[in-house]
Amino acid sequence: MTESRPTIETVAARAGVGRGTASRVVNGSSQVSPAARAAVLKAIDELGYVPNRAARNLVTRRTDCVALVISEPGERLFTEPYFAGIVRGISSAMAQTNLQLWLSMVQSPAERDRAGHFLTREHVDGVMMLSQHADDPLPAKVRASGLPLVLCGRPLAGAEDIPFVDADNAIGARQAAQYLLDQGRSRLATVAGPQDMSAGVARLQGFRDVAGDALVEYGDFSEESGARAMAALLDRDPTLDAVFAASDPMAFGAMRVLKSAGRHIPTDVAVIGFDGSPAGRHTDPPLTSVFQPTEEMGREMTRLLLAQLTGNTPTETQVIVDTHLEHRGSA
Amino acid sequence: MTESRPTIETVAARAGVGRGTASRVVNGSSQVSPAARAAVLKAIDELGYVPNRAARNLVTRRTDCVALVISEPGERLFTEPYFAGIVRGISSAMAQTNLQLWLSMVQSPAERDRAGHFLTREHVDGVMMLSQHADDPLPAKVRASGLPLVLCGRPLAGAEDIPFVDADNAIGARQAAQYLLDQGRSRLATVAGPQDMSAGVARLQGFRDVAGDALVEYGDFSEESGARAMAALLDRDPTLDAVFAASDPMAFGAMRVLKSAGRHIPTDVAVIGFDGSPAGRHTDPPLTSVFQPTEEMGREMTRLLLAQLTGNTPTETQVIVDTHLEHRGSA
DNA sequence: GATGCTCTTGGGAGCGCTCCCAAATGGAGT
DNA sequence: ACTCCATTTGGGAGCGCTCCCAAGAGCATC
Repeated sequence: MTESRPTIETVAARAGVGRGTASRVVNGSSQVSPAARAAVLKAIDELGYVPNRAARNLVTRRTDCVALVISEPGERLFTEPYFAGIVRGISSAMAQTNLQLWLSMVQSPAERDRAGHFLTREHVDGVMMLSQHADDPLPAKVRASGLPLVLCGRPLAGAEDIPFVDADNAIGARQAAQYLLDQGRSRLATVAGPQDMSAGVARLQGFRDVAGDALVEYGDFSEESGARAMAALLDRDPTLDAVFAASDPMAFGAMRVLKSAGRHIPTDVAVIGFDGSPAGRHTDPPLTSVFQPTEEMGREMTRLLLAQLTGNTPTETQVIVDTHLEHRGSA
Repeated sequence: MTESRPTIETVAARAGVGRGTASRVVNGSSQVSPAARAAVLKAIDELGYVPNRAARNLVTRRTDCVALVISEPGERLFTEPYFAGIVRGISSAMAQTNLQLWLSMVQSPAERDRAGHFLTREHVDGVMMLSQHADDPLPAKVRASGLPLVLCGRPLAGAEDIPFVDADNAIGARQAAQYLLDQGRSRLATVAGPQDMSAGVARLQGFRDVAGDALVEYGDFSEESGARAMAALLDRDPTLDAVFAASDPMAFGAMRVLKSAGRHIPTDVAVIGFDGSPAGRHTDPPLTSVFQPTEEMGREMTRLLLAQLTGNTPTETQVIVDTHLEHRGSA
């Protein structure tokens, strides 16, 4: 406020070296004599020098910022363990770097436009995106601008070349279906996810691979949609004895409807969700669910992005992480 | 990449005006003739000009970034509706401004040091903090540096002058206790929150105001701690007939323990939580809880910060939002 | 026609940094 | 003593922008 912060020139003067040498020390160049380095470090310490980020960015043409864009309207955002885990994973991986994470939550078309406007080299070095739908123009736009990009979830048609991290949705869904069959269930149904998201498609496909053409109703991963879909399923087949929901919140909704329809879980109807969320431990009965390692996914996303940023490794373009069935009491 | 982005000089040349005039248009100054403004806007549009943020920041000495710092280790982070709601509120309020939100999750002392290093005028114009504990040195440090700061949750001793937003924790807790008494419960107990956080202190105080010196065990707001505390409470008084937990996750843990100890909820023991979280709708029975409007709190935090940033209004220093008891089935 | 005013304009200066070139240094080889 | 090379160093240039000053333009008044 009153006294302005020291600049690198101040540091150089105090250390008795030139600006260039001071800069080299700050940036960890090896081309500096030990004596000069020590003097500069001492000056930095004494002055409490912090490099001016704007000035550095101006000349290096980097921002040291990456954006995390979450395109999801309404309550799903962050209430679901899916988001929470990924954000935690990203954040902890990012803490190891000198990058800053900036968070952009897109809840409406207007906000999407605004976000798109900011997703340029002027503002960020790279972008990570969560929860994109098929009709979301943002990934293609970012990709076209040449900005490094990593998605969470396999991109749908038209964007297959974008690097991404995903859980093995199909296998997870297959395991769930197989388990239900192994338990002697014969009338399977599923509350599928939205078919404009690859996770929704893959989980349904995996389920069908094993369960054949079971009854299907669609939801949007939210609890309410799960309840609605479950009601419709019961309507279509009151004798169904097993349900696979493509997300835990949908499974919660389904369980609520099943119980109020007088079905006992798991005796009358077995229920399996997808996420393996902690919240599933408090339902009655606790929800058996396909676990996906969200934190690991977040870390992997960061790793893929970093690889693109440094650009020295032949970049992997996809990472698929394992899922497994977490047995609790609902199936 | 190949062709460099247009600068304001390019725009000015194309519009046939000087750099100064172009800059004035970009920054919305009124001291520009309509003709010049139109020409510049046309050039901007044709060239797809986007101002270079670093260059602007360098000279204005602002960053147009504010930090959201969340100091919370482990799983609580984001899995709780508390965080989710506040972040959503902040994000939606921020979308109305030209500020960028940058997210810093502090999960260890090392990360806190790193965060503290970045929370300077060099990097951000203001700071919002969530979930601070009494021993967290960050708020005082940021405050001392003169950076605009808003906390979520009334600060504990030594930092009362920092602007904050909080729910009316004491009143909410009182309502819960009163309701339990009104139901004819006589042997009340509480799973209190951490006493190094103001929410923990205030909720316990409010509860005691009404319930007198009921049985108290402490948790850290997490589910596991709630389960542990509940076990201890049952141990101390097997005949207790009502429990107030200072957070929903602790209430979940408490319910789990109560049920496995053979207690029926709410017949044998009534349970009330604090948060009013959606997850409380899926427990068995659904959790009665003190609702706090987290999204609104996030929006209010943003408003308080903005007021400090623009500095033209005599800044409010605190906002207390209402809580109310949300009746579901556990009490 | 000269004067004074307001509104608008162009462009120099400079923000703090990194990049890079050229100069200085010092040691080894002749 | 001289050359040659590698290492280290200082500082000019310039990144793209805003700030601000001085000058120009336009108009009314004397």
